[in-house]
Amino acid sequence: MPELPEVETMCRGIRSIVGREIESLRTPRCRYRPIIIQPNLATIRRRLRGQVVTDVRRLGKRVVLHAGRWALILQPKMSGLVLLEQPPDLEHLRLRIEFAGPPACQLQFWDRRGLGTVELMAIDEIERRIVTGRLGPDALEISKDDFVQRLQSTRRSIKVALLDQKLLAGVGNLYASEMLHVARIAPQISSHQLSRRRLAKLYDAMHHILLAAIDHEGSTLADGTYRNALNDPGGYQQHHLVYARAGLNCKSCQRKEIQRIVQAQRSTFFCPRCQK
DNA sequence: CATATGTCCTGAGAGC
DNA sequence: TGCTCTCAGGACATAT
Repeated sequence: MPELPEVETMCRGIRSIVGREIESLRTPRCRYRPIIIQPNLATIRRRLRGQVVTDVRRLGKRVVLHAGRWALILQPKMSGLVLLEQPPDLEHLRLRIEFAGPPACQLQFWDRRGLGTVELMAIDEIERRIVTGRLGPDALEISKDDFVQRLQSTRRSIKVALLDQKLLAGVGNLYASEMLHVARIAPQISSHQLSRRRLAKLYDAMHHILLAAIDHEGSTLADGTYRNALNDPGGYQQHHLVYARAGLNCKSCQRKEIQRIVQAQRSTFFCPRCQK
């Protein structure tokens, strides 16, 4: 479930590897099917060994490490973590990168469900291979005008539109429900029907929520999976107003129960009284 | 072209 | 207790 705030927290948490030299890359023994690593481990090793990490940045929901002319792109998808500390267990550890000391230091990609991916490409290929046709403007960088225009360009429901990464990059299932609640917009409304005024309110809610979630280092749900780079849970789940609160009283109006509906095979949570 | 659906994967929890 | 079933959802491939 890592979305923009969780991936941003991962990136900030591993900034200390900038300036470090990559010594080795390993895929530890793992009892499950290997995750997708492109082009292949031997090639990645050959290209990265001895290179110094020059930048760590977020690209939508991906973590991007720069080293020499190369970019190593980690995509956590549902359950991936990027850790400097020991992972929760070794059997789901997918990749370990060791940096030359002193002091010794390692970065680990741990992924319980194994849907995550690791990909190496030249930095100047990122635009063509990842961004073009796949990623819209970042949710924290897009202008209000562009946000309004893009959301009014589709007839899908506003909730489903918010999840489309080529419309807007970074928002996922959890924060989409939260921002619609704060903006008091019903998730089923067709995106193109929303007025500029209401979408402007959604834009403000989006910024407010994403920044607050980053401040709290993301959301760790009941399954406890998400952790920051030091293996500590996030804290923003305590501020959720609707997500995973079906049947509980709405924190905003105190008068209606939060409802759960399914849109595009994803759960959506909302208050039928606050969001019309 | 836009939009909808199926698929990948493992672990947790429900129900019997 | 141990089995089967369902669900969680990011992003891509394929279908409509």
